[in-house]
Amino acid sequence: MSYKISKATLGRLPMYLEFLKRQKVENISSTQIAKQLELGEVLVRKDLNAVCDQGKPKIGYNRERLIDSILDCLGVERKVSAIIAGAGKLGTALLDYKGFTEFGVDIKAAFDIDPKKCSEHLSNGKCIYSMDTIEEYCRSNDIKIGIIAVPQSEAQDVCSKMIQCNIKAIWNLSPASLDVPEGTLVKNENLALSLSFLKTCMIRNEE
Amino acid sequence: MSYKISKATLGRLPMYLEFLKRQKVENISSTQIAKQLELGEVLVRKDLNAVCDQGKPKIGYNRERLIDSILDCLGVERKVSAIIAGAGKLGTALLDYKGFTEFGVDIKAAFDIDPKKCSEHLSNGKCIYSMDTIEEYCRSNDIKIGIIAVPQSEAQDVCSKMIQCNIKAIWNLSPASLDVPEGTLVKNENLALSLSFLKTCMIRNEE
DNA sequence: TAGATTGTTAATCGATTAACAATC
DNA sequence: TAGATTGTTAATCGATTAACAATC
Repeated sequence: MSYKISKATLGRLPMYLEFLKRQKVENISSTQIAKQLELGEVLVRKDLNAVCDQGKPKIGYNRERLIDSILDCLGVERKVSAIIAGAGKLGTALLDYKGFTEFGVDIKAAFDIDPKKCSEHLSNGKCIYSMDTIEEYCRSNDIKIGIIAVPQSEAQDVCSKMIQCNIKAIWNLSPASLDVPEGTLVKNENLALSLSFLKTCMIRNEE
Repeated sequence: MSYKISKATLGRLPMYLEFLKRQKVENISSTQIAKQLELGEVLVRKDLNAVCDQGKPKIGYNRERLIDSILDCLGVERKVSAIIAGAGKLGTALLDYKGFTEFGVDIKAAFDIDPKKCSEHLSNGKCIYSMDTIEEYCRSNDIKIGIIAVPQSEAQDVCSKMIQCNIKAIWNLSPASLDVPEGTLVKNENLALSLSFLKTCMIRNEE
């Protein structure tokens, strides 16, 4: 079914999803979606086309079927477990955040070297464990995604550990750039760079 | 001086900067930079070319001058003040993080509607104030960047307030999509989407 | 001179947009 | 039939890569 979908399209699917969920109508046209989301209407049509079966001229796309197709493409129904390395403020904030389950990612626990932080139970019942136990935990709980929220100096070490216990995708929130073997996915989320980029654009915008 | 630099190039400059800072040599070639950062060497050359004066055949680029040029392009020496709306876990984590100053962004304070959170002093001396005072604070402290870390339902309200008090760039960490007037910059940093995207790529990678 | 490295011009690639034919 | 909307083919655009000439 859902063969090659471009990364650009894949990146927009959640936008469509969120928008479609908020609508009440039975059918919706690409024109309306495009206007609301401030995208080109042909672009929307191409995206939807890559994802689902045909829409109907004059009517548009069936909203519910569209939602199902997108969920299917994103693999939302497929639940994946994740853990966080580093229970500092950022790590704990992520552990506590509820918005990930909606996309089928379940953050199970966090790990930290500081014994004072360990065994803490958060409001949602999740737990912080000792970093020593991370490998065993990952292996026995089928963890597929590792989230790195440790300081830069420890990031590569933690990353290597994660790879050893079969983690296939890494979300790197540290400023370190990571060495990984082929086949492992890394997504860098460098917040300082991101804010810095905004600032640079702002400054250059003024001139 | 630094006229039109493409967004793609601008986005890579911090990578170069960080790498160059770690080196010890006087001169460095685009070939070496490319190899280390896993970029095409022509790409590196084009980027550097857009940013600084010419390198020298057989020698490469003077490291220090290169660093200065990049800092200049990024506008790092120009300090800009920011505030955070929302002092939940994420907002507090950002307020507490030290990595932003390196790029010339100074997060001054956070604001929250919950009186219990207000007047808290963090380790670094920064403070959380009542949301009621946000407008006055922004006006009297020349705040240029607003960071939105409130729940989705409040994001648009806070955003409008920010625009009223002359904030020109918004870093939106909420999942809301914001309506802003022309001329205001918005950068959406939707962490749930980002992790979801990684998961989707991972699933599609397996097949 | 030979070799390493630079900068430039043309080709390629992926994504978006424009133009238009097809269909309910 | 007319009109709204779809899907497709070609054109454009921006970014990257390839090929190559220039230079210390």
